[in-house]
Amino acid sequence: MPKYQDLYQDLAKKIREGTIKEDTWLPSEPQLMEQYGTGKDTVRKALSMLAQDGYIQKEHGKGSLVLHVENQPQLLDLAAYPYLPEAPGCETKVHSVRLIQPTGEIARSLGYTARHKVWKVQRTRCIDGEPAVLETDYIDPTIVTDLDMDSARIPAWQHVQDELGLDVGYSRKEITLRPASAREASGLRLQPGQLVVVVRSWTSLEDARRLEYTVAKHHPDKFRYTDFLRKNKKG
Amino acid sequence: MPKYQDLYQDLAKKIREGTIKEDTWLPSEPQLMEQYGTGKDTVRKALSMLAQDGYIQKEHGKGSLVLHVENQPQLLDLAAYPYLPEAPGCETKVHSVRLIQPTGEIARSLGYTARHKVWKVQRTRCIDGEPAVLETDYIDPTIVTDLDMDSARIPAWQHVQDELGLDVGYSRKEITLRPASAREASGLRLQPGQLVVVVRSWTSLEDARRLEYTVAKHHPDKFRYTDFLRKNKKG
DNA sequence: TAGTGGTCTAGACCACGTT
DNA sequence: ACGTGGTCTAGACCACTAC
Repeated sequence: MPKYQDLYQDLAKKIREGTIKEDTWLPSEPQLMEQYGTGKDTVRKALSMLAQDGYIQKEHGKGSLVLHVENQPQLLDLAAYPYLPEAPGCETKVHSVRLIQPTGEIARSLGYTARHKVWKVQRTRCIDGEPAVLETDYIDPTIVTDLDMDSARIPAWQHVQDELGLDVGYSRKEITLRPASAREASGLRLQPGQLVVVVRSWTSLEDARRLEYTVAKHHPDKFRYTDFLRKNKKG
Repeated sequence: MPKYQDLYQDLAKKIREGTIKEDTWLPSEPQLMEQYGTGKDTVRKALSMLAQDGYIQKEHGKGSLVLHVENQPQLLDLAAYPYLPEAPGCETKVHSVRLIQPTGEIARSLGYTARHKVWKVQRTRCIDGEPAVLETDYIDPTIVTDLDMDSARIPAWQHVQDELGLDVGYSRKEITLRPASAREASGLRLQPGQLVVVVRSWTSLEDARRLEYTVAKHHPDKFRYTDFLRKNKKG
């Protein structure tokens, strides 16, 4: 592991656990250089990452201020998944895992030109026994060759990371709303015509190969999404 | 402007405009160093920012691949504002601008302990004449001292940037749903009890002073939110 | 082997905030 | 004047991808 990651991990952990308290100043860059026996750029890279993730605010001429991180989106680390509370009462049911011939929209979403088949996975995620999310997942079978009802319980990007040792690169996400179909209404125990939150996400590997396209229909009462944005001066 | 920002601007513009086409490789880092007459770290910083914003994917041993940027969230640059299409038909009405005594929630959201008053601004944003968003904005009057119906048409963070020369640092955002109140239903032309999308955002300046707290109620049919996330290896 | 990006260092210089 | 973070460079060395 690179040194800057060590430093990031160490500081992030201390901030999350409260060993380093919010509204205090981190040690200065020269101090951190000495404490961790490293060069300036290494320290600065770690601090940039902490700032990017909302742990600190760097202030020119003053130092690095520790921010309030409670309820901050930890899911940034997951990077690729629709928000879902990791509550103890959370449960996942896989309904089907099949290889299908993709429609135009799905093929486009996975960047297909050839007529490959794709994995189609359907799941329900429940919170405290109540259905909260209906997910349909389309996965490139040239990347994930084997898939069964059990291994499909975890998201494909996690599978790819843990089992295949590949790394997820980036993910684009879109949130919209529309009325529930009869099927969705019954699956989520809603009145027909009630709104569901549709979260589409496109996830790619580090080498830019498209891995999966997910459409998740969330129960409106159980949906919550948080985001941390940093303004970069770009002119 | 720093050199790396120049480089970022230049490349981002060329990618957006198609001068540099998607699915091609950027010039290599040494080539960019020579083209722009700069050092390696400067080039690398610009490329990191492009990667962070979804313009490119860096691939070890190969180069920097240009990604598909159409429909990518340009709003990352705005950083602090609920999504709203910048369509030509977009219009903003300011209903009221007042100094009020904040309630507990509002005071907490702005980080207040003292009993200052705060600005309260109410707006409606319309698309093609149809009301799309009802906004309530709470602004720290020690930062924005003067505010009238006209200057309140633009978001406070923009005001602060353009008029006061201060810079926005970061912003936290939360998206949830709840049934519309009678007032909201009539303002957005919804049936009472229909769902509205509630986007809360907390925006701070570069020196970590809290600037504004916004609660925006979006019409569900007109709501769309996109996000680009990058997986950082952090252990 | 050659070219690419990734990590790390040492040091110069600048800009900001405080004393 | 001093300490802080911000920019930039030059160069060493490593790791990955190609041929």
